[in-house]
Amino acid sequence: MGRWEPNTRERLARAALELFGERGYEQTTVAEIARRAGLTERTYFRHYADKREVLFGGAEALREAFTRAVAEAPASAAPIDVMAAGLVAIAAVFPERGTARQRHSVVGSHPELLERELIKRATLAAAVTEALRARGVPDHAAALAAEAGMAVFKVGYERWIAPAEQRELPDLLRESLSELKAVTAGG
Amino acid sequence: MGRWEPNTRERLARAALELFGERGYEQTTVAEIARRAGLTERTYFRHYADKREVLFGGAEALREAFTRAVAEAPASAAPIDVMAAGLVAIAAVFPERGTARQRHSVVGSHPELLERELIKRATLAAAVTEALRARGVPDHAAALAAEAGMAVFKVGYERWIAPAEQRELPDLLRESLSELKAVTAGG
DNA sequence: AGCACTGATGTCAGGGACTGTCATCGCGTA
DNA sequence: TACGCGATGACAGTCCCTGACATCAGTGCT
Repeated sequence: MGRWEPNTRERLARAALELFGERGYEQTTVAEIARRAGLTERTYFRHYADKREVLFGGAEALREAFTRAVAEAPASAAPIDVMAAGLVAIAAVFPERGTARQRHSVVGSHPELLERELIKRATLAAAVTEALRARGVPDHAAALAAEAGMAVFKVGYERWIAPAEQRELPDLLRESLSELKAVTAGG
Repeated sequence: MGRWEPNTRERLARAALELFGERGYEQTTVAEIARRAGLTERTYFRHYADKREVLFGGAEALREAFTRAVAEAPASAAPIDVMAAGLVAIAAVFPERGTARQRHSVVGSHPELLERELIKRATLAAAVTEALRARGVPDHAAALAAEAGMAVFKVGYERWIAPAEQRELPDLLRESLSELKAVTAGG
């Protein structure tokens, strides 16, 4: 192997992130992304299902880290603590804060990209629900714990990439979790 | 007014729901939807921003009912109980169960439609967060309560439209809420 | 060497979503 | 009557995305 430049997918992803940042998502065509990566539009669509997917290549690793942490948590742990373990495990596979901020800025700039982000999160929630069920957690409790975990993740993650924030992601996730507990105990 | 048939938007929505149910979302073109409603494709896009939006016309009424209930809840109520009031208020603006099942079946049949459903829910969550903040709930607590409320809504709603289910939506929402409380108190 | 085979890419044609622009037409109003 | 307004139609065009076929370097077999 090696007739063409290697790392085709990564080159496309980098080109896309650059162009989306330079001119915006709508003002960038798939043909331009492919050209910057030294490829053709047709080849782009052989690596990514659509124009948005190029920004979401890491979702699979995220799912794997989360569900593995859930599966490996001690059998005695309560569902919400299993969630906590999964959240901390997620933090390990994230890029550095600057990259996360750049990507988050692009994704937040266009509703189509937000939609994709949301369905990735929902897919993750479904996988976590399944992992919890596999531990014996009842159906509805598993679903609610997973959704609540996504809420904690969202809040903690957004705090992590906020401009002035200094603390690290695991700490912020733990803090958001205890805030959720306080809120839901309030009634 | 009255030079053309009235209720253009509703005719388009009905035609779309029919066609999506008959042949599926992908196998239906916007031109076909417009033709069944006695209009042209160009006119469709003057009433709905894209092919998916025609299924989500009720989102605005939902947001209004929810945020009004939140705003009108007694000042002494805890955030999570305010959420409960909002959830019950939502139930009032829903169509009958059969229609909801039909629409849910179409939306669930294609990822693009699921994406749109998710961003509508996220928009609703943001509006509820804002309504809670307006009541004096701290930022993060408001966001977490809103997200948790969406989780409760999702679980309760899906239970409501499940094939064998007999109970009514408000009861199922209340039940899901108490289950969430039980889960988050478990750690 | 000669050969077929494989796999990633290029090329081309085309459908369908969506937009900009201008024309049309019935109605209200001066 | 003349004029403007507002919803719609007609038409051209861009871009997203797909199917079909050709190309071409490497691999293994003979």
